[in-house]
Amino acid sequence: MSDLREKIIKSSLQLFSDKGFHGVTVNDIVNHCDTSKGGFYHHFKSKDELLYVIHDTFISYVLNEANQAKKCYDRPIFQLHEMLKALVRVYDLYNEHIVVFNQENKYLKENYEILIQKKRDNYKEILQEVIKQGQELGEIRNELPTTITNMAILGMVNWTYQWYKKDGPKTIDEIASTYIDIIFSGLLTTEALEEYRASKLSMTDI
Amino acid sequence: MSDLREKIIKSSLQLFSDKGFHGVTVNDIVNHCDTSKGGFYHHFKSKDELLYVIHDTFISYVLNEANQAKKCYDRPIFQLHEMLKALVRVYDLYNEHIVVFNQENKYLKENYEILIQKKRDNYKEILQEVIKQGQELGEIRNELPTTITNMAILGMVNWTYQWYKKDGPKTIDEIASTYIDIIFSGLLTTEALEEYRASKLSMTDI
DNA sequence: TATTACAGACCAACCAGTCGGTCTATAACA
DNA sequence: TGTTATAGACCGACTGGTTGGTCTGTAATA
Repeated sequence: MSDLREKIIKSSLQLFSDKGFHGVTVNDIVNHCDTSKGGFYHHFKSKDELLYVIHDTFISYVLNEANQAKKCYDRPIFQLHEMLKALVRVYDLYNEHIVVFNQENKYLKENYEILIQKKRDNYKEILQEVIKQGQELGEIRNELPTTITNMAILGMVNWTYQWYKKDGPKTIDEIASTYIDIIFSGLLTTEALEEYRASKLSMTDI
Repeated sequence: MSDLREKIIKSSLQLFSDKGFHGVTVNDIVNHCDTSKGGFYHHFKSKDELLYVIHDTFISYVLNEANQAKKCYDRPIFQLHEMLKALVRVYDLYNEHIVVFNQENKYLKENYEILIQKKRDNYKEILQEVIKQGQELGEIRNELPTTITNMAILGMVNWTYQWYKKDGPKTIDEIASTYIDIIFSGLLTTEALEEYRASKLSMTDI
């Protein structure tokens, strides 16, 4: 991939995550990374395509991580642990992508929106399946409705984009550890919780 | 208050929550509620002011609810219970306000942004104080960092705007009940949790 | 020479906001 | 009661600035 293309993406990420997609003009972007309209439109069909590329980069990465987590562990409880760990850790890699992903998805043009929505749903399904299996195996409390639980977890984690700062007082590992603690204490059956706390994967070792 | 003013707010809520602030023109709004540019600008200084009014209506309401909850109960655990119940229930009253509030706050103009941020922070402080007091009284586990816990709860609840539909398969009370279950199981000390479960305010009675 | 990579002047559409004007209602007055 | 004065509510054509995108030209590269 070209050098300029990456520069444009990097600049736009910085600008979009700060002022929002509509708060940034194409001219703002090309000025910021010291190129021109010509340079921009040589690499991107439109401003909308750029927004799509940002979305896709992020969701594809996360989706891949989720699939890895499912493959590498066999018990739902550990799959969930791994997925959460991965999802929160992404914040140190893709902080700006995430802000744009959560803030500007409404402005994706029809075709692009469908593509992203598909992957988004795919991720949700994976998580949902893990929870359902956890319930079937008696690791996660059956009283909890699966879909609501699913969205509760996603909400807690995704909301991080609203307040997390890389140079802030809380490290991302500390945050991940707290989320996992709350979620596991909140979801697991007493037996599974005891087992989990006794296991190597206890809170201090995320 | 004038009739038209309310009609404009109602229309804009519908349109904004669907297509986003920048996806809706002032002409879209006045066409939707069958008025004119003149009518619009007679009631609002600018499109930005309209956005502010929507934000303020919602946050002021929620802030008031939170203060009520603090006043009406003396123990943190019950204050928290009441705050969560209230916050989730708002979804049936202010669904569209909430979508706009969470999606478009980046586009508030400087002055307005400061006013809203102040109330937003105020709400966070109230919740944070409840959690801290809960920890001091031994009702909430001390291992949990207060601020992260605070944001975890807010995230779980606020994320509801991303998926809740009034005519969907889940009622708002069911959702509130599940959130409270997860959060209380996740946060409370074993003693407090037992006490809570034994009390009238058990899950089935939210 | 042909192709790719970029520059930057330019254009057409769009959109928030304006402004002169109308219509209705109520108050003041004769 | 009939007439006029005044204010507020609302209308809609118009404008001026902005912005995404195009197009022609040029430099580098192969």
